[in-house]
Amino acid sequence: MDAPTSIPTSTTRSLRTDARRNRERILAAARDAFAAAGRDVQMPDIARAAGVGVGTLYRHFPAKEDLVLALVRDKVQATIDVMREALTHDDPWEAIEWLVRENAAKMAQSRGLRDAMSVIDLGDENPWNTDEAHRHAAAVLDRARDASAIRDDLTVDDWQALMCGLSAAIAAGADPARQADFVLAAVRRR
Amino acid sequence: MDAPTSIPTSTTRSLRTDARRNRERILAAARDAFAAAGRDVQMPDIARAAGVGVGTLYRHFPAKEDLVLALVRDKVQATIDVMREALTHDDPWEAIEWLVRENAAKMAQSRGLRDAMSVIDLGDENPWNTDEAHRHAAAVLDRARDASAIRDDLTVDDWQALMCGLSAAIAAGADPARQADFVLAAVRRR
DNA sequence: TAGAATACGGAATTCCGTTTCCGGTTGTCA
DNA sequence: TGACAACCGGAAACGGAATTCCGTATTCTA
Repeated sequence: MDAPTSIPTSTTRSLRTDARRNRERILAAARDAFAAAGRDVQMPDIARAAGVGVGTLYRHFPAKEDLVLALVRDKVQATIDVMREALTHDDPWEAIEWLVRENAAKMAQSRGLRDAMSVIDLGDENPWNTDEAHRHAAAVLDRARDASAIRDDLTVDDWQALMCGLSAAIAAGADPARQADFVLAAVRRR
Repeated sequence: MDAPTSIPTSTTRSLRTDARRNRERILAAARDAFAAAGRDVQMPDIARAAGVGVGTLYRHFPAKEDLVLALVRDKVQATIDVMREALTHDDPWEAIEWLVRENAAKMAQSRGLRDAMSVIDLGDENPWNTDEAHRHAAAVLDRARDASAIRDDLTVDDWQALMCGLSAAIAAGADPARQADFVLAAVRRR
């Protein structure tokens, strides 16, 4: 458990090339598998899909939970990117609209994302409670609030809870576009 | 509960009194257990809490799924009762308000209800798709719609999806009252 | 290119919740 | 009250998914 040969970076201990490649493959296969079947996918199946043995899978991710976490982090990052893109819209309200609809559409596509959302335990430490995620949500929200586009008591926590609900409704089979409308109606300033 | 001795109904084959008692105990224990820990509770734990052996538990409910279903049916019934009570409110919008807040409060109490809601697979046959449940929801909604209190394109399916989302958000730790507000804002006529 | 370090595959094992089984108990009815 | 059926308890078998283990293969460094 330490530095044997050459100067490994504290965070990125240089992996052997095949190891790095396999890690990527596993992540990709897991992403697909989770998108299709949610948390229920089995480790051996993921390994097979990645063209890798279970042993290898477990060397990279000591427990299933670790793999899930890695994927959730990806999803969080993707969500952050969407928020960042929302900020490029000139109109603050349009940004919100686009953001909600985009999220709804993405949720409809990936069961993995929905499962990822359900990891949320507001107020607890969870992958969504990143400073970065919080900051971006605040940016979109603040701008809309300043423009009097949304109710002015809407917090980032409220937002996360709404996204969580949105995800659940969509998971239940509701029409994503329609649910997005409801969320928009809920946050819009009356 | 009812007539103990004799007169077995076609549906209710008369159980021996101890059997009936145990059945009730199991249901009660399961309700508590699910409320506290969701679907993850284990059958032996439920049996223990009910002061009963696993064998007995399984005689009454051949599989865990059957037990869950029995509880879900209870929840559906409870929800129907709430809707019925909502109808006693004179003002159609007040009825909706009360209904949403009441549901939110109930959901906050029981994680079991949340899991029950998540059984939903809209459009599929599920415990929530009862004629009775549908009819009651329609009654409350129609009345509010006729009074122009809610958006006039709101369907019973929409309503179920919203309740589902509400439940998820609350389960994630959101403030029930606040989430109820959002739902109300979403359905209210602008 | 040799040798050491690192990584690999996948059968075997562990783990754990569900379900079965059956000797013993209790309620019911004549 | 006695006889019988219905019911009970809980140890143990089962099933299936997660995880470990270790002999072999690949990569890296000199």
